[in-house]
Amino acid sequence: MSYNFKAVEERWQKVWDEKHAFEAKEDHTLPKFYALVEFPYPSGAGMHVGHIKAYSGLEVVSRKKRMQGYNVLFPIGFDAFGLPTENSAIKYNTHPRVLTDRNIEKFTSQLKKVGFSFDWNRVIDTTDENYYKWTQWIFRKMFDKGLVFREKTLVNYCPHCKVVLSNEDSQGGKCDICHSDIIQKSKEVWYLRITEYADKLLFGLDKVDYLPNIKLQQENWIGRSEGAFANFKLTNCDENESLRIYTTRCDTMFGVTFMVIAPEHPIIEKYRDRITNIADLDAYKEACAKKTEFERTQLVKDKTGVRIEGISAINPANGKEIPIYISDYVMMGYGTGAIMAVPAHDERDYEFAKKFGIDIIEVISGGNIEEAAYTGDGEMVNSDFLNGIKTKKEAIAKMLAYLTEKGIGEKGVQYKMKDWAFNRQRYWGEPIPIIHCPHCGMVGVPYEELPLRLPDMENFEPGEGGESPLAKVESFVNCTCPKCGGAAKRETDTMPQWAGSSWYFLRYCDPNNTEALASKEALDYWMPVDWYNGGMEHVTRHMIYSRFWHHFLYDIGVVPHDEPYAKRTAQGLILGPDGEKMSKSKGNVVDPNDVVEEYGADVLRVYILFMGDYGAAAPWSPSSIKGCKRFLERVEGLMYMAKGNGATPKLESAFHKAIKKVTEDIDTMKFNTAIATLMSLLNDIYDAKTITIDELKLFVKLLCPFAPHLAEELWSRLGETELVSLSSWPVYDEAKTVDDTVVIALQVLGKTKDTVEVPKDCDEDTAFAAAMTSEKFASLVNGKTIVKKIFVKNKIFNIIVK
RNA sequence: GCGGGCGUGGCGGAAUUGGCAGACGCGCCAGACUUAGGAUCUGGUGUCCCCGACGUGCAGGUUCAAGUCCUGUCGCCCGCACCA
Repeated sequence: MSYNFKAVEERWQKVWDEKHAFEAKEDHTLPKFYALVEFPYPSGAGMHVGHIKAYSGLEVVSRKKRMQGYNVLFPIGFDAFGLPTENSAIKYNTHPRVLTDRNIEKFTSQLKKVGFSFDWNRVIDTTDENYYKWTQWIFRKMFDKGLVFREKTLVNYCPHCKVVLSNEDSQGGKCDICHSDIIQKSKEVWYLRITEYADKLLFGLDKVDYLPNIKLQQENWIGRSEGAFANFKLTNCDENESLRIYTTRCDTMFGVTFMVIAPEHPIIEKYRDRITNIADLDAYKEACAKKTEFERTQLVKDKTGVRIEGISAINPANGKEIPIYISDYVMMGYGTGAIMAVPAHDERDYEFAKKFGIDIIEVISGGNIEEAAYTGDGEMVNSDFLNGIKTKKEAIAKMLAYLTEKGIGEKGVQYKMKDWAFNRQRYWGEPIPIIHCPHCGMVGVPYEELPLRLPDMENFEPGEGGESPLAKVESFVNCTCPKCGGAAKRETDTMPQWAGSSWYFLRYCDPNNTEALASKEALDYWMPVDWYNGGMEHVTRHMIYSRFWHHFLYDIGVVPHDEPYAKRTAQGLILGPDGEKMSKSKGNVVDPNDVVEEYGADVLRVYILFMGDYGAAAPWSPSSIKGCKRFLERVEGLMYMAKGNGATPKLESAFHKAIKKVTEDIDTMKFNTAIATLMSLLNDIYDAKTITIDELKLFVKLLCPFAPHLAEELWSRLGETELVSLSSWPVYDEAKTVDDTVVIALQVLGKTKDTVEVPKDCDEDTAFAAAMTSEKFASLVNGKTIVKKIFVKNKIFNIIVK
């Protein structure tokens, strides 16, 4: 083997660096292509093979687009604020700045060793004050527009990390960072009013090209539902007091036989003295508060609750008095925290009514309410003016009109999505640029004072009460109010991890701008992102958040489009050799650096893309990677075979077919079959035992996006002085991708018996004549009655005989 | 429970969207070259009762023709989870 991949790869990486080969051009007249990958969190552990897969997809697309003449922006950066770094800072008593710089350096060197064609001139770091200045600037703009508020609520709190977590960061009752159980804690926290953008985020999905499952996940996350609000009058309460509910099924209102409110519903406190069993309610409430998220989800089947004695409600549809219960199957956080219960037509209400012996009144016929709730469609019964209506849609419309006319309800929309809890009580994050003034209230830090820098400190331990370490820095906390000039205190919370990544793709367009987050010209030219690829785990959080920020920036005229990402795809996981998800505890982690050391970056890249469907999970195979190594070595071997110019007749059509297939497969992310095509073409060349220098150059170009180091090496050995990475992508001649003859299958009664070569596009008679030259086929047909002949051009000839 | 996806050789995976199932690679078998082979090259490799038949989780159906479409069923994976 004369191919020293280590020396070759180092050499070309150096040349790319020196020539600034992959930097995006400032010429805005060129057609542009903006490819975005999710920038990494620079952890101390270094890169994972998952990172390589995540970047390799658009790396190949970008390299091909560049060769096709596009001005490509393929940037990289570091999302470097966050808890793991801060926790190591505490553990090793080293400043997070030092650790972050060290980790970024490590990641940079690893990324360069893989040969990614990133634009190294536009690297961003979210912890750089020139970057987070603009994160703070966007926050301030949101504050000005009333999208920022503070509220005391029960929050998800991680006792281990000592931080408040958003709903998104505490799914399943576990902390997203340390996986310990989260608890509910009452605290005043910052919120961003993302719910105000719920409809824009939902309807914006209509105009973007995301994979269907990505769109669906976002739709479910936003969780829009259309229904009605209605007010139920209360007895033994103040005049006009009513309980407001939200329902999607106002058509069933005549079937309401009780109401249920969340245990925390404020009406209980308001009428404490009129409720005769307040002690029972308090006891139930306390029991609910003690339940962990886990217990609540496990006890789904078993409904519990307590009837409120002393006050009751009036069903506005029929004037009947109905009981009110408290139960934890109704959540304070959705709708109004109160529901009208229709046991005949709702499974949960049915279960509750059965347990508490409450009346069940059928209002939609078609089911058997003796046995179960009926949730299907049917004719309305027992419903006064709705009787006889046969569709849900019509009944809802009529009831809505009634509620509106009587002034007891109206149409309404609800979302599952909650406002975004936007804070952390930790050091290593963007300081929230707000000042608390005893006279003026909350005042934004003046724009000209941004960035509001993180103060230097030595001890980053969070306070026991969950307050930020910044609270200990008096010089940071004490300040003057920008409005009245009086003594004031600075906010000490920092922003959550998601802040910096909510707009980073804008900064890449113009990373050094000191006057704006990016210039208008740069944004006009580069945005929107043409293709964004990343992990499925980010499609509901990072993507929803960043789309929200981008819609906001559009509304205030900072960016030229509402949707930031024109297209979004996702790569699948790389599993360990055992087929399990890679994890340190299972000991099945593959370190990309080891692979680069043993096989080189080209082999690593080719193997990762060859493993299988890019969007699907696939296990790492230590032996399969050898096939990719052999492939590249055999490609190198072509150097000793190539001679002459022009096209080899035997190979010409194979080359044109391969150019077509590889070009198309890259655009549709079918990298595995693109590589398989190159392998097949290579086999054809070895079978032919000949290849011209022109053809080898063509092969090298096709290989370049996948194995760029080897491609550059061969290109230069073939006498070229420019980079193949910056050469032109081959084009194929459609006419040369088709052969003059085709092999068709000969079938009798639908079973393939033989094949025969016929002229391309020949007619049925010609094909039949050719078919009869097959002895096997002819013997099965002769002497039989031909019932039917089925001929599909260039595909099959099928004959039905008796 | 609801939503989405997937079941194809010993393994990873292909299949122009209804038209020769198993491309490409791994592994395996045989041979060559070798002092040696976890290197390289050549040939073979779905299964079986091997001139034939059977084969894409299972059972049916539509069709000249089904991995692909329809009905039912089993298994696995991923989201959301009492959303009113």
